[in-house]
Amino acid sequence: MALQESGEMYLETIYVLSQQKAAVRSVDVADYMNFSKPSVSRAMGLLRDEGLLKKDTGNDLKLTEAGEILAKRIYERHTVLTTLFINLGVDEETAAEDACRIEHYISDKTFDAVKRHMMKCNK
Amino acid sequence: MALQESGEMYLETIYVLSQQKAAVRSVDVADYMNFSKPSVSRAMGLLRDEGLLKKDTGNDLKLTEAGEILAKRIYERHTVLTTLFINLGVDEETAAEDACRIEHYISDKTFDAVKRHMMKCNK
DNA sequence: TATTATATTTAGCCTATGCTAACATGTCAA
DNA sequence: TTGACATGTTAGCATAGGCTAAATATAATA
Repeated sequence: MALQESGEMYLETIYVLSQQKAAVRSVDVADYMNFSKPSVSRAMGLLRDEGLLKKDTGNDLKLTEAGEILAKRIYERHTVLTTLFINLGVDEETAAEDACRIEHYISDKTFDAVKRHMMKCNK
Repeated sequence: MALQESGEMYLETIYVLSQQKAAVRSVDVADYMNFSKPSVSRAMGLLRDEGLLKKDTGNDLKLTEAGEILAKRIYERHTVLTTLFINLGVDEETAAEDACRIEHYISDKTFDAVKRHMMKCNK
């Protein structure tokens, strides 16, 4: 079944953390998201079941190719929407918070339209 | 506690239907939202508990003042966001679908910025 | 190596919010 | 007035996704 906001947030977090440190562990995700370790543990199991997270390696969390594609997709929405809102005059913190929720609910079509619009304005 | 997406959708639906017909009943809401009658029945009880729906009158659903303020707030987000997306080149159906989800997640600050931007562009 | 500290998992609770099945209450027409 | 259809409610199930407490694993240090 399609990923919900929750799953997308976990993927995005693993992706972001993996760009900051060599190895990402469950506890890092828990700290970053302010969730309990059991919540993260279960979520990681679900992502594994969905084939978005690798099963093998010790305890390090590694996205599969499919997982990384999805994570990047969400993360792009995050950065583009944040920039958009800042361009509209919203303060950085609010812009990021809104982007972080909306990124899960905007369709491809609408997101593409938003991106095109931003390109045009930045020419 | 703050209203979730679900509660906001019920309020908005009651508001929209009340502009189309004299009396709105649970079954009208169920038909409109494609939800079962028990789901609507329970949701109406919760809205009443929250003071957003009047308790008295027979079976007609009437928003309280607080409920109407919230409903209008969401509905405005719906219409403004839909128009925004259409202006960006998104087809009407997709624009409305996206607006219908995003309306629950956009902050006041960001929504106001979006509105200001649209005013400017329509001058 | 043995002990302690850190990570992870298991078990099970809770809330929100959809559902069906079954029951209750109208309301209206024969 | 009564039977039938519409409407509403009660009871209880399911899923998603947080949580704590407690048990395991794993790692690091005395």
